[in-house]
Amino acid sequence: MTEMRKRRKDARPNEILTAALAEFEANGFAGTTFAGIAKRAGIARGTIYLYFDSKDRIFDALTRRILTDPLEEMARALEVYDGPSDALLERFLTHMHDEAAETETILLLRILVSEGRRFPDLVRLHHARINDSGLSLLHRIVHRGIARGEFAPEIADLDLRVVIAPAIMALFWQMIFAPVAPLDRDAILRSHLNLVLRSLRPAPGVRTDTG
Amino acid sequence: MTEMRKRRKDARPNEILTAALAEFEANGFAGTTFAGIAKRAGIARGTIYLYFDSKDRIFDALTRRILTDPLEEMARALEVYDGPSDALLERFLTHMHDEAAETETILLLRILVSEGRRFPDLVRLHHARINDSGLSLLHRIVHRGIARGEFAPEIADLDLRVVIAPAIMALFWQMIFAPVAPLDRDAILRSHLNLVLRSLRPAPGVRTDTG
DNA sequence: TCAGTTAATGACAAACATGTCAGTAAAGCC
DNA sequence: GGCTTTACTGACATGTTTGTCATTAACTGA
Repeated sequence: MTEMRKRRKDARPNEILTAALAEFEANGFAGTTFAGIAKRAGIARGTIYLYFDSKDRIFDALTRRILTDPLEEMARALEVYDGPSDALLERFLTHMHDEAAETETILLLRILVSEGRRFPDLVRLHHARINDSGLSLLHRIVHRGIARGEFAPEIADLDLRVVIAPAIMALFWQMIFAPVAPLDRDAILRSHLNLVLRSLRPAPGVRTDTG
Repeated sequence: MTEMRKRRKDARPNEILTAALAEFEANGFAGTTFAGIAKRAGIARGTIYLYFDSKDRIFDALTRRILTDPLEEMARALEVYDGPSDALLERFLTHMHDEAAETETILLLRILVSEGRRFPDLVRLHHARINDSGLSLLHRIVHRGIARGEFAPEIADLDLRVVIAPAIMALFWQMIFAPVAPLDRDAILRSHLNLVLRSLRPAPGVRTDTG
């Protein structure tokens, strides 16, 4: 074995996390070993200990790296938007489906499902994120639509999780069945929009429209 | 240690599987050990090897045990049913939510998510089941509704997975967030029915009703 | 009741994972 | 170039899990 040692103090942690990500994905949390991560990262097993004390620490750092705040931009867009609410909702839901297709989103969810009980903080964090960015934004869109007479007032007390549910369903479907029967993303998105927009539209008789 | 050995050739396999189920649930697949299963089952570790060669075999037998065919009864009910389709759909979706709340369903899904890649046969099996019993039944209900003028014809080309999506969403929500924020099952079911039934109803102008 | 059968056990060897640390070599500095 | 620093390595000691098997004890039936 030729020794091709490299010193890369800055880059190492990220290289290790990237390798760990692949290993977690392949073997699950408990099934992942330091040896496996090291091999994939192309370094010695001992090197990992220079940067991370334990598997838990690696896991923690990894989930932090994946976290992003993708909806902020859309929240800002909402402030100045002036068009019809259904187009706005459509944009929101399309964004949700895009998110759901990201491999990192899928990995994170997979981890939440399989290891969540070992990491309650992580679960709490994500719950807060979903409520703060996702659902509250959707709430504003829906109520904007009701106020403008574009959505039926009766839907005000709908639990809005059912409105994004098809995107969640698509995410898990892909997560589980992708190798057997990959989803037609576009078809699902269209069905989703169709279902939801039909449902939210006000009954034709009762127009409170300002238009 | 008092030796309280029991001989129970017939009952053992099931006892082992039950213990394994609890261990898988607690520690995941890779995190589960023969020692853990044996301890929980109250037997010696060696005994397990009399019935199962490996962890994979245990897992396989376990998933087979969990499998049931819960929708057959409903399919039969559909044959003779003569009432309105929305009530029928409501019954179907309610059943889905009940299913989703079963701890065994949750465990099975958790396993599919975290270990599915290691067990492609299991994934295929479940995919077939979902299509055969779940979606095809829903398909029949929806088309019955369209034929009777109770549902809008436009929804015929909807991907029906979006119709059950809220139940799936509820399942995964519980799976991940139950400790942080348990779902109000009833509220979700009501929102689900509300969303879907509003959407499926035909536009009031275009009644094709036979009523 | 005793001999035969076999389910069940737990000690054992082998395989594997973890965390440590003395030593090695790559980079920085004069 | 030679000296210092330190990122990196891999062998070691320790602990855990696996699979085997000789032994044990619970049932069986004549």
